[in-house]
Amino acid sequence: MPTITQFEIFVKVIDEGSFTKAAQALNMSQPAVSHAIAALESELGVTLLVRERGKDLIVTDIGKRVLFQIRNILNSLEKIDQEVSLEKGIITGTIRIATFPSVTAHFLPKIISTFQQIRPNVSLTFKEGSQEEIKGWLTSREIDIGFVVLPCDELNTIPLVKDRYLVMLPDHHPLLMNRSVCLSDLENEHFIISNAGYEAPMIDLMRKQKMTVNEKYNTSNLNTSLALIKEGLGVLILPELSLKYLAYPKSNIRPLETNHYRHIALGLPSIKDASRVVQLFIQITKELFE
Amino acid sequence: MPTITQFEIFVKVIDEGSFTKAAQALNMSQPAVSHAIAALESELGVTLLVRERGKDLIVTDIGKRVLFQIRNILNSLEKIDQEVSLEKGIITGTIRIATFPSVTAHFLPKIISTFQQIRPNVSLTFKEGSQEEIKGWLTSREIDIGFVVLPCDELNTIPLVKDRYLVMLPDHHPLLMNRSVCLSDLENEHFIISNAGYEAPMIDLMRKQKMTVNEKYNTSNLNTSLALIKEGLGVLILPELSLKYLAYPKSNIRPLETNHYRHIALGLPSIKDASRVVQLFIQITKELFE
DNA sequence: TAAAAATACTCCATAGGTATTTTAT
DNA sequence: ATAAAATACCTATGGAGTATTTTTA
Repeated sequence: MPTITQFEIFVKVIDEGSFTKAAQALNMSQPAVSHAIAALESELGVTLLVRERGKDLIVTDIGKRVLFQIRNILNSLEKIDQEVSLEKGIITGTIRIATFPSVTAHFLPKIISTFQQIRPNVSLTFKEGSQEEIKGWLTSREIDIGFVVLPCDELNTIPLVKDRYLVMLPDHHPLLMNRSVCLSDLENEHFIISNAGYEAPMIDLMRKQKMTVNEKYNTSNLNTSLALIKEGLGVLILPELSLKYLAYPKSNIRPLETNHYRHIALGLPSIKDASRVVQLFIQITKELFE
Repeated sequence: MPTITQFEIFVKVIDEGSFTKAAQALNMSQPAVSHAIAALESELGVTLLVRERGKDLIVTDIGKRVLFQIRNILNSLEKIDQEVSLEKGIITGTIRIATFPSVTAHFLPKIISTFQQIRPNVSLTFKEGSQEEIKGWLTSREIDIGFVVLPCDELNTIPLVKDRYLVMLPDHHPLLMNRSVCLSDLENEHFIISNAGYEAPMIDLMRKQKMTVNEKYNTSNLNTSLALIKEGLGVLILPELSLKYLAYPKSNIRPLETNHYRHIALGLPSIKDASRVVQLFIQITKELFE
C-alpha cells in the first residue's frame, strides 16, 4: 500500500524538480526521498520519473496521470484537516491563489487585508501568471482558486467586476478628434500587442466580425508598447485597470465603444468541491466588489 | 500521518456497521481494526465513531465529514490503479452502479452482458434503490454512477430513453371510452400512489398547473395497487416500462396525453472527474439506447 | 453468558537516518 | 572535481498479530 508521505514526497520532487531540493524542502535526507520514490514506483510497478543525472527530471506520461490523482488526494487530506480544526473551534487552512498583474496591483492588497482580518489563522499563498498558466494550475490542482477573465467555460466562475477597454493613441492621431472610438474605426490601424494578452478578447471580437486586424508589433513589456505608440507606430487596446499605474497622457486615451467589457472573475474547477475556507474566500471577495 | 489502510478500515467499519464484521471482511483481526480506528482518531484528535457495546455504531458529525473526504481519497486511489493497469495494457477497475427497479428489469441484463463482452476485466457491482437513495449514494460517493429520472439538476446526467406514462383504469370507468387520457381528465379521480414514486413527476405537474390532486391510497406494492384499481377505488399513473411485467388487462390502460415523459438517464457527480472505465460505461450504455 | 470492543504484549516490516558509492558534467 | 541520485546498512517506530479482559444486553 502506498503511503501519504510517499505522495507528499512525490509531489514535492516534481514541484522542486530535484530529489535533493525536495529533501531540503521537506527537512529530510536525500536517500529518504530516493527510497520513497523507488518504493512508490515498485509498489505501482511503473516508472514515474526519468532521472538523468545532471539533466532535468522528466515526469513520465503515467507519472503525470498519477500526479493528478495524488494532488487530489492531498487536497482531500487538507480538507480533512480543515474540517477537524473547525470541529475544534479553530479555523485554519491554506488557500493557494493565482492572480494576473492588474488584479495583483489593484485588488489583491485589499482582499488580503480584509480576509486576514476575518480569518487570521488561514494562510494565503499567491502565484502570478498569465490566463493560460492560471487555468493550467487549476486543472492540475496546483492552486485552489484563480482570477480569470470571462468567458471561461471550462471552470466554475464567480464574476467580480467589469473593466472598460480603452484605446491609447499617438499624438496628432485623427481619432483623437472623437470622444470615443469604436472597433471598426481601428480596422486600418497598426496594433501593438502585448504578451500579457490584455487586448486578446477585443482582437478576437474584431476577427469574429470579419474585420482585418493588423497585428504589427508584439512586445513583452507595456513600457515598450508606450514607446512605440509615442513614435506613432500603432495603437494599443488596454483595459482601464491595467492602465492605472502607467504614465501616459490622459488626453491621448479614448474609451472603446463596445458593450464588451473585460469581466474579471474568480475561477476554480468546482465550487461545490471547494473547501470551506476557499468558499469563504469566494464569499468575501465577492462582497468586496459589490 | 494517517494511513491509507486506516482509511480503508474506517470506511469498512461504517459500511459493515461493526468492528468485528469489518475485520472479517478485510481478513484481519478485530484488535487490528480497533487499533486502526483508535490511531486515526488520536491522529486527528476527534471522535469519529461512538461505540456503545451492543447498540449500533454511531458516526459522529465530524466523522461523516471526514468519511466523505476519505471516500474521495479511496476513489482517487482506485483511479491510480486503473491508470497504472492501463499503462501496463490491462484494463481493470470496478464500477459501482445503482439502479431502480424498472431499469434492473428491462435494461440491466443487456448492459451488463454488452459491457462484460467489451471489458471482461472490469468488475461491476450493483445496488438497487429509490431515486432518493441513489442520489444520496452518489453524493456520499458510495457508488460511481446511477440511473436517475430527469429532471435532476444536482448531478451531471446522460439522457438515455423516454418512457411514456400510462393510466390504469378500473372496469367500466367512463374514461375508457376515450383512446387516451389527459391530466385534466383526472382531476376528480382518486389516485393510488405507490411508494416507489413512479407517478411523482405527473402529480407534481398537476399541482404546478393548480389542479386538485386526490391522493387517496398509498401502497407499498404495485400488486396491492392493482387490487385497489380492480375494486374501482382509484386510478394509477405508471410509466410504460414499469408496467411490462404486470398482469393487468391492456383494455383497461390508456396512454396519458402529455408531452412529459419519464426521462431515464445516467447520473453522477461529475462526468469529468469520473474514471476512464466509468466514462467507457457511459459511452457503451449511451450507444445501447441509440 | 454471550458478543463486541478494548487492552496488553509481542513481533517484524519498513520508513528514515548516516555513510558511502556511482555517474555524468 | 562537483553535484545529484543510488546503494548499503542500521535503527526504531508503529502496524498487525495472539491472548486476554472489560462491558453491556
